[in-house]
Amino acid sequence: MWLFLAVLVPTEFLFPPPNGTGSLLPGSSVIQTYCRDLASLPMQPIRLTDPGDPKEQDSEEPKKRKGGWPKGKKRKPPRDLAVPRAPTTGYAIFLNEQRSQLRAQHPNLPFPEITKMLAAQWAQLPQEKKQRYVCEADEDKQRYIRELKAYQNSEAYRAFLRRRAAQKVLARCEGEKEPAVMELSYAKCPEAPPDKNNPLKTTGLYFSLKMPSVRLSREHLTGLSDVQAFLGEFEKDSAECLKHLELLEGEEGQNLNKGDSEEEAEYPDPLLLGGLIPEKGFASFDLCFLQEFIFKLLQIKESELRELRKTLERAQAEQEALQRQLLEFQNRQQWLEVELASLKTYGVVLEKEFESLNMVIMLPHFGLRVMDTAVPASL
DNA sequence: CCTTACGCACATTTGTAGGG
DNA sequence: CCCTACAAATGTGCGTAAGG
Repeated sequence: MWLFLAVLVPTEFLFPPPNGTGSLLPGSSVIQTYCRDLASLPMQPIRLTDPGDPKEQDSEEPKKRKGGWPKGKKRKPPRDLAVPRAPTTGYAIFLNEQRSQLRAQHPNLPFPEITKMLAAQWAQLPQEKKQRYVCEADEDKQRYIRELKAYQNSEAYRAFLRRRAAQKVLARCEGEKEPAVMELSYAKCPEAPPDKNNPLKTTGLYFSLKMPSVRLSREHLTGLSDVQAFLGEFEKDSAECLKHLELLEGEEGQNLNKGDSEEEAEYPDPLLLGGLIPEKGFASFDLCFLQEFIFKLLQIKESELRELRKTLERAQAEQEALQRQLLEFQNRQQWLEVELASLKTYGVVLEKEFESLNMVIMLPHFGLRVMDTAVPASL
């Protein structure tokens, strides 16, 4: 290519004159001039670096440690009124003490100005005078520690921790924007060297598992381990089939005189038995078959999931029916209890009437008569 | 909300150790 | 080697007081 260009394209075009030094001598003298110019340049160490590498860009300055809170991110304030008041600092005690005096001296001074003046005074205050306020702040700090310990042992604090944990879980669920399903895919990697020991690398194909960014649930992990276990078993089976094929090919040359039908009957192809018909020279680890297996495995998992959902729906319906039945029985029980109570009351009344009737029957035996106390109508 | 200095709590990053 | 757990470091938010 370069030879072709050198023949067709003028030399001046390929090697332009340096710094406008006029026309160039034809042929090899131009190259010699360039070589001299290059040789006259001061030698400088050449660093083979990647300009896109952030490590190279920041290598000179001392790397500032990243971390901390991202700018603009707001925290949710705790709304618990049972939380003890935060300790007052020595500076705050100093402010309270001096503010009233300063306001008396400068009644027209705005509040922020007084604060600024007191801040300046605090900055210039000697350490021994600051010590008094620091001691008072320490006492308040001890008060805060006591109240905080009491609060942390209270049910209110435990409730707060539970609420916060629930809020975290909720925020994590709401922040999940990526699909919650596991995507299994493969892509061709043209630069991957062939590896006979690893069938996955043989044809330059690699597999990728695209997982959601949230922490993997147990179900996700189980599904992933299933796929990994399947891949391991498939690799093992493929290696065994490959060995068997090689054995068959080796014996094929020795048994040329034997009939093909006899040989097939003696060594049935395991791939044919498994429903896979490999092409000549393309063993069982053909990734099309692997892909098909994986997709079938995913289909099986999806059908299992559908069945589980149906079972869950049936169980929920049964639970609802049982709850309705339970409610009905409870209502029936209450009604029966009310009826029983009224019957008991009626029984007591009947018993009293029976006793009074017995008394009436017994009166003649004692020579007594029942007097009609009703007032005659004629009166 | 303004203003101040200070201290604490907390989220995030980074480094490290240990297990599989 | 990768992942997890933990500690340390770092930066940020917020409370504390006061009155208008």
